[in-house]
Amino acid sequence: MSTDEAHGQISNALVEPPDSLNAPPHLSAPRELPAETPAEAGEHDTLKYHLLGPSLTKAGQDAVDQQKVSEIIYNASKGSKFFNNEEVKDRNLTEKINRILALKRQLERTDLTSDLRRAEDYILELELTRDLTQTIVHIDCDAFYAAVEELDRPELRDVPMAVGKGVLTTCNYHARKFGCRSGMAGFVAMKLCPQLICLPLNFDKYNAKAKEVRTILATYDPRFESASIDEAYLNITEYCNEHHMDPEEVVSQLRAEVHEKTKITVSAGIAANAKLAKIASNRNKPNGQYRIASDRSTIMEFTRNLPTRKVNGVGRVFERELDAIGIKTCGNIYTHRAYLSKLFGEKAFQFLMQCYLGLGRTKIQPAEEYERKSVGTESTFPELSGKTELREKLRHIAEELEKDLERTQHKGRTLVLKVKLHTFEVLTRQSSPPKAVHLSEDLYRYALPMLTKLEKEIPNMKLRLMGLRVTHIVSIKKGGIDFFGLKSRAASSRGGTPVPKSESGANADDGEWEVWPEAEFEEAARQEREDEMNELEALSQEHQQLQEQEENGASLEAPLDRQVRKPPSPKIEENLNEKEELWDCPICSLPQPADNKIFNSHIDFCLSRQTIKDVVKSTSSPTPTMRLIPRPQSSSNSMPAKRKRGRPRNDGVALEPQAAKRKPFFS
DNA sequence: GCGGATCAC
DNA sequence: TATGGTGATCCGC
Repeated sequence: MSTDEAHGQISNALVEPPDSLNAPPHLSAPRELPAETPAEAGEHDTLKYHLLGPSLTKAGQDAVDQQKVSEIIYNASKGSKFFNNEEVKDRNLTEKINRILALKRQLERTDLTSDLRRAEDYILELELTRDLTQTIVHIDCDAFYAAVEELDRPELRDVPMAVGKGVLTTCNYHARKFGCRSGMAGFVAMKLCPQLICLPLNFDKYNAKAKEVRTILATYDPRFESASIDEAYLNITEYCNEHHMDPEEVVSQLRAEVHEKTKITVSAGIAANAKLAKIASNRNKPNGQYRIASDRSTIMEFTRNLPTRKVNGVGRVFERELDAIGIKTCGNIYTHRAYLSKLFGEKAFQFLMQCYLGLGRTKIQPAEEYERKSVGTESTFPELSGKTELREKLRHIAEELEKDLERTQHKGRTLVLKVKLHTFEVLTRQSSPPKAVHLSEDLYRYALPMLTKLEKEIPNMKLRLMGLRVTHIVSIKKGGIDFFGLKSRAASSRGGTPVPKSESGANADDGEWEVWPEAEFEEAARQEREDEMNELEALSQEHQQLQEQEENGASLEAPLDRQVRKPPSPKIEENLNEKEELWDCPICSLPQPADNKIFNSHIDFCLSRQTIKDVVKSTSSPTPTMRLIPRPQSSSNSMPAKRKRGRPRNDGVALEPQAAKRKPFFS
């Protein structure tokens, strides 16, 4: 394989037919704007698109004339400080994208063979983790706050209405027809829809209603996961089995029951994992459901034409960056696999590969089981300046934070001060007090130096927001003992220290699997392993063939691929011979090279053999009696030195108004 | 570890 | 007149 060949194939692969399907208008083809130069037109277009806000294109806004809406928002915003800041951010992003494009052109002139090989290996590794045995449901209440308000005031059902002052938190579907959406400034929304009725927020009411909904969800999956006040994930695998019902029947029934008992309509997505279920729940919104069948080809077909923006974790910025290099859909990702890691980083690469393959977590668990990592508070106010005024504000914020820390029973070892200047520019400063803090006096005392330092850096500092947050938190639950009589989790071991092998499988905190095969089946298991190895080979071949069919430039890519692709098992054996120290695999008991990455790959491989079997059979096989449930995020660095990836949780008390955020990658 | 940035809701 | 709050994660340095 010569450099030229690799270069030629990659380049050719990048030439794609114009694909404006579902793409944001300005991102696909340049429009005619007579009064402006093309450069200006392009810039304004990206800015206008950005101004449409973050919630666009996630759900359908099809009936709205986005062009017109965009103009109104643009004109309403033009000249404001907010707008100017957005303009700055937009320019910076454009520059960043230009750097990405330059880097891409440079990479295309180099030999990408080994990068392509790495990507291929990773795809195969991921393929091994595919678990199609679970039925995951994502439940999403339709325009939740607005719907709750309509219950109290039915006359609002027929008029455009929004909840939230200053900024809309949500709005009903009448308002959406005018282009109103959550996150939009109130006065902009009024420009779009002068008759819009705005109601103040009433969290107590929403929380009470959310509780009613959750009570019903719990009867379908007692371990369901609240993702936010109005969203939840359920694993209904067991429910389906026990009631001998189809997933779609179950979800129809669930939705009917929720509607009947709470008068709230919900949309639902049904799929093999949380990521797909989430996307699916947007498909037939409002008051609908959509199922993505749990077989590989259906999933690959689904992601092929799926706009990247539909995926949780791809926002306005990442969408633009991906679009710039020619990726509009998850299917497009494959073409660019060789250099994604170098363009966007390793994490983004792994995330994108999972998007392409339609992979996601299958582990659903109560939100309380996720470990909180910080507690903070912030607030916006009319422009403020002056030493005493700012100190007064800081004092107040510190008092607020103390309350939150008391409520959640935490102290923090690190203190983060956040300010937003009157220009909307955001700055943060952090420091580590000599001890963990939670009292407002201490919070204030240790935050003040950061504030005064900022005042020196920025003469005549004018603020519109101030916030305080503690990280590296420690739990101060009474006696340091929690309900299970275990030592407080927040204080338990963390960081990069590798967990000794003997403990790694018994760590209840990580709950990697639910069933462990008994030793007595060893001989039978050994035989099975051989069979499965063969099946794996078959799958590898099938994957290769499918890729070639799915890719437009398949004929050009094929020769390269055939040389590069190979199943991971030989690689592991190669390395096995080179190393002296060996670790025993806890699953197959065979010695493995004492290398974190290789060892992890091997364990992933072992864990997913059952999954592979299911894939290969690809028929609806009954659940095996001894089923291994693979870890949801099977990345190469996950086994011995697993990085803790906590998720936000709801505190026991009145639910967080806007809780539970999703991490950008690896959801 | 720090500060900026992105993302979800 | 005028664009949110809470929490998480990733990247470059």
